[in-house]
Amino acid sequence: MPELPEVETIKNELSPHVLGRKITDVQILSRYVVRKPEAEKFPSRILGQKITDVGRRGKYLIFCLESGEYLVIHLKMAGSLLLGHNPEEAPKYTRAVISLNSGGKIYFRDPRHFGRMWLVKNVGEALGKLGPEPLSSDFTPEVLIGLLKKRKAPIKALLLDQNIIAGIGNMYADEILHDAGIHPLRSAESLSRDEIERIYRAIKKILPAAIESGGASVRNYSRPGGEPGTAHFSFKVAHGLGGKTCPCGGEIVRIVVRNRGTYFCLKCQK
DNA sequence: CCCGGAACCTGAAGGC
DNA sequence: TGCCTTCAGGTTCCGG
Repeated sequence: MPELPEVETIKNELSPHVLGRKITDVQILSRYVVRKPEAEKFPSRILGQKITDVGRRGKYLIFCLESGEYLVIHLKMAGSLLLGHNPEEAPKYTRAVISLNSGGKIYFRDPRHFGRMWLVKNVGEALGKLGPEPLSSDFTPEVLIGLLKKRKAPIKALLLDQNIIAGIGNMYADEILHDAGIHPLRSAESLSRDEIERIYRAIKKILPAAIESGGASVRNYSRPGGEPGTAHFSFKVAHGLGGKTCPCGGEIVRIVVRNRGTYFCLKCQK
């Protein structure tokens, strides 16, 4: 479920509960979630470690441990991290439980078994290749123009490609293209400089606004405390949540781009 | 290297 | 109510 704004929200709301805490217990309920090292070795290597910092890169959540190693988590489509205190209260589909010396627990819940955890010395071992952070000051219109240069693929597909830009997913790609007034099937090389700059401004507007709202709670996403985010109330097109009519009066339709449901307005996205 | 499609796994929702 | 189909916020692998 989580895209950049949701992962950022999880980072923000988890931080005060985990910073400076020690990990006192780790339960792996589904060995499938552990990517590195082997599931049997994983718990002993983080047991007793203090969490010194929490970060995010793209859609990855990164816990810095005092040993200098990193606990990296990717929630993929359906994962969530929930805070709790009672060991008997592990939510359904909990795949791992991390207990802290504060008495708090982090439940890694993931119905679809897509989410993953790594314990690594360098974050690169878990992250692979990622494009720039769209909210960093290094990400300029010129950078975006360079990334899209001579690319024939539909702009929607490229916005979803983590090698090009890190953190944008299906919902926000639709919202960004709607805000910029660009049709999702336009090939990147057909876009004018002005159109790419509109996409750039939309990225810098939509993502921070969604973080302000605590992310979008479509389907079963919720924040660590269990309360929903409200970013989806601002959606104009994504996920069909904006209603059937665009604010411009045009009809919102659904097509499939790269196997992903894609919503856009027939009238204002050219 | 670039592009498109299938695969991974399982639940929820909608149609009949 | 129950069965069947479709869809789901992500990534990775494979073939052209």
